[in-house]
Amino acid sequence: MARKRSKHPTELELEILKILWAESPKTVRAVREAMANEGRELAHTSLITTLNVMFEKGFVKRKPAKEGRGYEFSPKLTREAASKGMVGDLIDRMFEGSASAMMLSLLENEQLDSEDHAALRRAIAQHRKGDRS
Amino acid sequence: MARKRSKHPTELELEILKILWAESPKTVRAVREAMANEGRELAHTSLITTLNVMFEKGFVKRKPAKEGRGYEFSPKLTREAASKGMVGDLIDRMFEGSASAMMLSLLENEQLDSEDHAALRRAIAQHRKGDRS
DNA sequence: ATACAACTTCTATTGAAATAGAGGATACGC
DNA sequence: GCGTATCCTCTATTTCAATAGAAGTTGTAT
Repeated sequence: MARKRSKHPTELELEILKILWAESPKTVRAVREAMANEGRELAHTSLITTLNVMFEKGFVKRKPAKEGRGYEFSPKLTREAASKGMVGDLIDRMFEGSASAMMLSLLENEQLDSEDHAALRRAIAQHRKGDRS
Repeated sequence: MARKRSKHPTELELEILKILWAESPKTVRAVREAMANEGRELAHTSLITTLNVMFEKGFVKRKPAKEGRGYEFSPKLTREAASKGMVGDLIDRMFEGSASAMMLSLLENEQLDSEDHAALRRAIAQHRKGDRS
């Protein structure tokens, strides 16, 4: 058995999604230009191939451009859904499904300044209000 | 250009590492049995192939078994380093390098009960003590 | 109507990941 | 000392990811 297609966006797919999340719909050319502006140069055909794969996977939508030929692409997967999926997957794989274990690890390992800490405490307080356990 | 070997353990590699983190050193056979106990059956040769790849990547160490033939494998990558690497990578890819953005997203999206919240608040308080910003 | 530019589809290449078989090496029992 | 069971190395297969060229299609200007 070889490996199956990831349910989550791959590296390149994520870069493309970020472009589309920032602004959409976009034609292939516009996506390509936006990527070039960020130093990521890719042949036109490579981008199309990837966008088509993403279309098959349901990560993007496409519709004929009103202006001229070709397609316009928009994200179908939202940023929230993508991050939820990817983070959730990592929690399952690395932390046996425990989100709080991951958060504790984050606290240990990442550099958070006191502003981050304050924001987190506010967010926790916020969430405790809606907590009925 | 095809894609390069991931710096982080793949799915299968991570499963193997988990076995070794739980107890090591272990012979191939012992690893295989431990995996079978968790419902993950893999041919002996497949496991060896994978362990060798992991050896090349520096994820595991190996030394000749004192008892009989063959090798004994131990993790070289620690659980902490692996999780830090994988989480850090996801933070970079998905949250533009902001650990606090990921934590806020976790708070939004994952089910944390009030015990988790309490543990988190304690951990944050703990960290603020060592914070000099 | 037709050429041209632009856009797409099809096909191909390279390497990684997952998986496993064939065959060579080797320790152990007797 | 020799066969047998065991273990490793090498090789192979399949699918996916990343990348891009060749060739076909189609809209637009003139």
